[in-house]
Amino acid sequence: MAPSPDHPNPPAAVQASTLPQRAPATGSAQPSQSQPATVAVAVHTPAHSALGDLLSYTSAQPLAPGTLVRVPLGQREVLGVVWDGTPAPLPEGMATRSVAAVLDGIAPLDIHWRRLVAFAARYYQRSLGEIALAALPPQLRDLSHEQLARRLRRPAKPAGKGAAARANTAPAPADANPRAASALHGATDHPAAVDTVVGAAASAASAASAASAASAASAAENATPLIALSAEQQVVLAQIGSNPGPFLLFGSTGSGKTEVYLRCVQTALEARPGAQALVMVPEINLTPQLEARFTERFGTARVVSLHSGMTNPQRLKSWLAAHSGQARIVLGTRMAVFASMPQLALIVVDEEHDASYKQQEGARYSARDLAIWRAREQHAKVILGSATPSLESWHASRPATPDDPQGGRYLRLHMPSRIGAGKLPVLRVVNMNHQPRRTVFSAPLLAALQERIERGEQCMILLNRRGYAPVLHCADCDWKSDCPHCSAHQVFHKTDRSLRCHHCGFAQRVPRACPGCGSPDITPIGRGTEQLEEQLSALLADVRRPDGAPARVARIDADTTRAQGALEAQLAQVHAGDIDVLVGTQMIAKGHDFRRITLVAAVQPDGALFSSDFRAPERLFALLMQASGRAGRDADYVAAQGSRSEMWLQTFHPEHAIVAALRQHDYPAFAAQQLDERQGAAMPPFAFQALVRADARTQEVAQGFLRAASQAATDAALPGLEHVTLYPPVPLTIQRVANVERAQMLLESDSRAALQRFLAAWQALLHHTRAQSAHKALVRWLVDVDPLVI
DNA sequence: AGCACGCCGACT
DNA sequence: GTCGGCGTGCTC
Repeated sequence: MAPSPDHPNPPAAVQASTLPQRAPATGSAQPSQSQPATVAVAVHTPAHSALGDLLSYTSAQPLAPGTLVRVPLGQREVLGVVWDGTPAPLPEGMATRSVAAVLDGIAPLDIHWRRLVAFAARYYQRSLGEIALAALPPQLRDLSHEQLARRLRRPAKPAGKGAAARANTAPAPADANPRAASALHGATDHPAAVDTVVGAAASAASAASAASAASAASAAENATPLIALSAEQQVVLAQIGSNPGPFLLFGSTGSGKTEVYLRCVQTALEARPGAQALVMVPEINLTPQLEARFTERFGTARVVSLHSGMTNPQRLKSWLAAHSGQARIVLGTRMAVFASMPQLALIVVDEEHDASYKQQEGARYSARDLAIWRAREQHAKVILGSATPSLESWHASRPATPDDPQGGRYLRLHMPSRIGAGKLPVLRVVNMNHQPRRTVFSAPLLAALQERIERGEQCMILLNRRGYAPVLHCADCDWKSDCPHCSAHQVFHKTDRSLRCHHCGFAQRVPRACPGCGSPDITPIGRGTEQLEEQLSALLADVRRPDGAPARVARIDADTTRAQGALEAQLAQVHAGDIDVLVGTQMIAKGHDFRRITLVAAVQPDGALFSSDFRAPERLFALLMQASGRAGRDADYVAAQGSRSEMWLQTFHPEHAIVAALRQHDYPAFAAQQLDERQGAAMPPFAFQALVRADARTQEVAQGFLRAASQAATDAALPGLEHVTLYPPVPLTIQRVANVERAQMLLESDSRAALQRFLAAWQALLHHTRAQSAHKALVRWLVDVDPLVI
C-alpha cells in the first residue's frame, strides 16, 4: 500500500522559480545582487551524522531551488542541491562558506522532484541529502565542474551498439526545452482512435508528432504493424482513459499487459506536448524483450534506460535526456522512480508485486509506493500491473461493496484471457505422502518428463536452494559445516569441491575428514540445484530425444551465471533447443519466454507453505503462476503436439488452499483467503509496520540498544505512541553474518500516520541513545519502514 | 559518508 | 627509523 501523501502548499516564490526550465543565464541581463545571498543546500550527509539536513552557504547571486552546486564541506568539495526553506542557524562562531560553483548547464530540479525526495526522506527516515544525492547520477558527483561542462558541451560519444549509435541522445540542454517540441506538435492530429487502427500508419504518425526529424525517421523505420486489440484490452484502455486511477491492472501472463502499457504511453505522450512516461520493471536485464518493444514502437531516440547495470557515463546521459525532456520514455528499475522528469504524465509499474521494488540497503524505499505518491503529486496517471498482485495492491483495489461503500483507493482492471497463448497449464499434484520415503523425483513426474523429452519438448524444474547440498554432516560426531562467521551452514558445492556461505561469501575447500572427530564419514544432507541436476541426469540417462541423442539437462542459478554474459549464453542454449530439461532457482521463472517448454515442475515447494515469513505463500503463489505462465506460450506449438502444457507440484500437503487456487489459476480466491488470515491476525495490509535493526559484535549490545531506545520512547511518551505497539528485540533469523550479531524490533500500528508521527519523533531519541557510552559497541542501526521481510 | 588527526606493529 | 592499522571527531 502506498504512503499517504500530504501536499504542503509551497510558497509562491518557490513555484514561480520553477517555471523557467533553464537556470538563470550567467552574465545576462540578470539584476546583479550586490550583497551575497544565503542559500540552503542539501548535501550527502547521512542521518547518523550530527549535521542537519540543510547547510547554509553564501552565493554572489540568489540561486533558484533545485540548482545543482558544488560546495566546500570540510576538506572536500561536494555536489549539493539548492533547497527551499531555511536551514537551522549555524553553531556559534562558525563562518558560512560560499558556493564553489554553480552547474548552470543543467536546469534546476523542479518542485515535483524536490517534493518527491523530501517525502521519501521523511517517510523512510533518512536525511534529505542522502536521498537527493542518491537520486542523481553518480557522475554528477564525481566529475569536476570543468569535466562536466565538457561533457555537456560535447555530444556524447556513440556507444558501441549500432542502435544506440544512431540515436540522437546528445544531452544538449540548449535545444532540449520541452517547449521546442510543442511547435511541431500542432502539425499532427491526436490519433485518439488509434485503439482500433491496424497498421503502421498510426504509430508512425504519432511518433513523428513531437519528436525531432531524426527520431521520427528512426521510429518510422522501426515501426511494426499494430496488432488489433482484444475486447478486454479495449475496455481496460477506455477505463484508464476515463478515470484518474491509480490502476491495478490484473492480467494473466500472456493477456497482453505490455500492449496496454504501450498504448497508454502513446496516449499519454500525445495528450500533451513534451509529455513523458516512466515505465518500471523489476530487473531490466531480465526483460530485454520489453525494452525492444518500446524502442520498436517509439524509436530509440525517445526511449532511455536507467538501471544499475549501466556504466556511469550511460547513466548520466540517460538522466540528462530525461531531465531535459528530450527523452520521452524512461525505462528502468526501482532507481528510476527518482528520475527527474519535468513533464511526467504516466508511470507504469510492471510486475508490481515483485520484491525488487523494495530497496534492501541504504534508504529502504519502495519504488512502487513512491510511484503512487509521485503520480498523485505530479498529476500523472499510474498503472500497477501484475498477474499475481501484492496483497497490498489487491486490497487497495477492492471494489466497493454494501459493507464497504468506499472500496479501495485504486481501480482494479481485469484481463483474464491469454491472447494467442493457448490455455493455461493443467495442474498435476503428486501427493508425496504416497511416494516412497526420500523420493525427490516421483515416478509420475519422471514419466511425464520422459514423455516430453521424447516428443522434443522442454521442461523446467524449479528449486530454491543453490549448491549441491545445504550442509555437510558427520554421522559420528554430529559435526555440521557451519560457517565460522555466520549463524548459518556452509553450503556444499560439489563442482569445485567447496563449502560456501551464501550470507558472507566465506568459502573453503571441503575437508577430507570430519574436522570434529576425524571420521571420514561426512555426507551431504538435503538437496540443492547441483545435486538435483546430477540426479536427474542419471535418472534420464536412457531417455532419447526424437533425434536419438540422449536427454540434456542444464542448470541455471547464481552459481552458473556469475560470469558476465553467462546467463544470456545459457538462455540462448535453451531457446535453441539444445537443452531438454532446465533446472534452476527462481531466476529462471522471471521474464523469459521459453516457447517450447510444456512442463514446469516445483519439486520441493512445501518449505514456503509453513515458513515463519508470512509473505512466503504469496511469493510461492506468484512464482508458480509466473512459471506456469512461461509454459506453453507457443500455442501453435502446443496445439500441434496435441497436448496441453502442465504445471507439476510435488507436495506433502495436497489439501493446502494454495493448491486448489493454483489448480483453478484463481488468484482472487487465493488472495481472499490470504487477506482473511491477515485481517484475523492484524497483519499488513491491515496493519502498518516498521523495523529497527541493530548490529553489534554481541547480541547483548544489539538488543540492549533497542531496549534502551524503546524505553526512551515510552518514557518520553512520544506522539503516536498510543497507537504503536513496540515488540521486544529479537535476533534475526540469520543471527550472525560476517561476525556481526544482528537484532531487530518490530513496530506495528493500525494507523500509518501514527506510525509515521512516532518514527519522526523517535529518530532524535535513537541518535541520542546511540551516543550514550553504554552503546558505544554498537556497529550500526537502521530503520526499515514497510519492511518486506520480518 | 568522507577525510582528517592520532597513537601503536612489521617492513621498504 | 617509516608505512599503515582503524578509533574518534568534524564538516555550513
